[in-house]
Amino acid sequence: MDDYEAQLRASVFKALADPNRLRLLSIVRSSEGGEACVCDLTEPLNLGQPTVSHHLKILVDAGLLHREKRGTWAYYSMVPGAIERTTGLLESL
Amino acid sequence: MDDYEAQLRASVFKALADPNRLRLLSIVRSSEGGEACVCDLTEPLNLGQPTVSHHLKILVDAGLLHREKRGTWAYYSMVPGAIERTTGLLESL
DNA sequence: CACCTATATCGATGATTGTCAATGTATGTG
DNA sequence: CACATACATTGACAATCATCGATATAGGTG
Repeated sequence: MDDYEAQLRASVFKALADPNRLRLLSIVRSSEGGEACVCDLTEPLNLGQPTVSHHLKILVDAGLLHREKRGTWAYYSMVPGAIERTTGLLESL
Repeated sequence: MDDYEAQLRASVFKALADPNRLRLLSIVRSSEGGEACVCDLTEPLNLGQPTVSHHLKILVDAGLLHREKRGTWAYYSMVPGAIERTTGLLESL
């Protein structure tokens, strides 16, 4: 594996390397409709809204979460196949 | 997922969240005999020996690598089932 | 014992990161 | 328009981390 490929894969695991981000993914995935807005996520994590938005951005940038704005709300949902794609990064090490 | 479980899982992904550590796993896994010593690993990564030892320790602490000392050398190999266990951490999010 | 080699540990340093308070932006409502 | 709400962005700070040079440890060899 060359350095470029290693950095690419590491960037995904970096997004997963925080307990609060793992909890965000878990909550989004188990939410009804498979989506949740920021206001639903601040309270269970006991974090401020800017911090939650920051974590969500990292997960979106990593290709794990999808962001869709409807009205005033921003709804986050899992990117289809993201988990499988990530496990593939491990299995093909 | 509670905070404790999230921290436990995040600690594994933290070990994977570095390109050089991913390359270490890749090299160890593809080495003949499934093991490699530190001296085989410093050159392909272009890192100093203390830095490589440091990364290896992190991978051992995460339960991904196994360390076996034979003579002056320390041989590192994948922990059997470690990859599968880690992908399980993702699939059960 | 003295010496060399392989590896681990320590201390320091620059870079990255998680968090918060404050502020900005955009959408909806009266 | 004025105001409230939901969210994003900015700036700052403390904590963590990756890396290196120096040093310690431990095993092998003469």
